Amino acid sequence: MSKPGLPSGTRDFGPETMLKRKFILGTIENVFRLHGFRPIETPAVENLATLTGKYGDEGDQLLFKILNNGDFLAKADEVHLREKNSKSVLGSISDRGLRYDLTVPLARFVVMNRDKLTFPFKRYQMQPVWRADRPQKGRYREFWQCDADVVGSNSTLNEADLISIYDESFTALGLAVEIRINHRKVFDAFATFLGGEAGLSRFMQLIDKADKIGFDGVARELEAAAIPNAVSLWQFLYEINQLKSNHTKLDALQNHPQASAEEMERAIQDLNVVFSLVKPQNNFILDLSLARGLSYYTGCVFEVTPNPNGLPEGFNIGSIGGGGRYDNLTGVFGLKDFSGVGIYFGLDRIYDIMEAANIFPNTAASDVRFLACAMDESAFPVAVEIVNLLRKNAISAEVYPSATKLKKQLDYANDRSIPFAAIIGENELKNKEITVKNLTTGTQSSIAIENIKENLHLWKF
RNA sequence: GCGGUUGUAGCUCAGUUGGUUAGAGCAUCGGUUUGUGGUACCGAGGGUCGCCGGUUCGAGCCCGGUCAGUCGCCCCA
Repeated sequence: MSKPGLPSGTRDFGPETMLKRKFILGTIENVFRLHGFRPIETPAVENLATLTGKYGDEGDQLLFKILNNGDFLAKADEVHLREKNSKSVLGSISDRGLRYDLTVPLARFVVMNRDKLTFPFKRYQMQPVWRADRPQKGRYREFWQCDADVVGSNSTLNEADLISIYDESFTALGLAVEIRINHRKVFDAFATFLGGEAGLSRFMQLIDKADKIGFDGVARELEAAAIPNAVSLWQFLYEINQLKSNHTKLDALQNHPQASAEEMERAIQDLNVVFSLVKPQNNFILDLSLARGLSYYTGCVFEVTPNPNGLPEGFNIGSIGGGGRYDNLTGVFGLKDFSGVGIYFGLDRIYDIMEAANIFPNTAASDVRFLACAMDESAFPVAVEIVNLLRKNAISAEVYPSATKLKKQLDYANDRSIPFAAIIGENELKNKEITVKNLTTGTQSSIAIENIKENLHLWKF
């Protein structure tokens, strides 16, 4: 017999952890619903053809592929197999893979169900995704994303609404964050100035690292990459980034002589709409160094990072959410002119941060409030009756299932963090009462069974 | 894909320049005469020292390989 283990990058979640994860999920879901988003779920397994080519070369590498069933080697492409070329033989031995995010499945879903959907289609989806990345702190091979997207509406009102969802969710969670926004067309406006598409995309890739390596680090890498005008543009954007207000930044942005007027105007117009419609409680910052890795964004892009105040020194696991607008969401599946805009929450990182900052409310990990301890089996009927009364009043309660030593029953209550224990034995039955012990303070008192109804408030949260 | 680092009991870790039968704390289970936990005391069980090979009279310790975890780089939630 071999010792059991888990594949690297995957985890079991015990009850205490799950209750906290459910607290996060429930909080976010509640906000999604308040904003009119409706749930969907899609399969963990997608056709490989649906997934490949959507995340770039690097993304394809990170896809978990599933071997075909049956005698897959017999059906494999013999030439590629003999060459031992994994990449080229893949097509003949694997038809399916695990989903990499929730956006591509959404695009597939919309294309396949376009006849049944009402547009704009507002959906949310909270499910695990898988990436064959090298695990490290804050990075897992199986993790959950919580997505909200609007498909089939060009209105910038949606961007504002999604920012509000971020703000309300993190406020409800008690986690202070910075919500940063930028617009893809700010960069597009400089495409020519940077010597075309190749220069532009390398430029975006490099300045996105600004929060990690700073102004000088980016400047050095831009110089090494030999992109025309890159350093001077970076300097321009960086200086605007230091300005205090978002509106001032927008004004300053219009002053660059080399920007394409049309695209810059569009970007500024969108951002102005968002800034005028939504006034978040969390920091909301126009960050011109924000580019985001995924290349399919075409309009606003968002990123959420935890406010470092309150976090342990040196605790840094990157962003906990992001998103943006993609004008051609469904194009790859043959449905043109469907614009989408969406955000996602990274559940696992939000959990890690809330745990590190110790900001889960006490109620998040609590479940049972009340344990009825029978000293003798003859006390079971009364114990069950009391517990049922509590449950009818929305207080979770249970009966310890055997009339063993009180020590053992209280040990159980203590281990489970159950705050109240009722002791029901010979004396209590005789006097038609129960003894209720507060396990936090250690005090206890007798309550007549007929008066329990009046005392329910004592045991609620 | 690249680099660093760590593998000893269920968990966290000790283990001397290589030397008899590998230890501790926590956890688990049992008991301390029958109704009071978190916070007393006594006791018990539990290890092929990740795996394979080498050096040596002798390896948990030294060397090589391998597997696994973990941290960082690329990239990302």
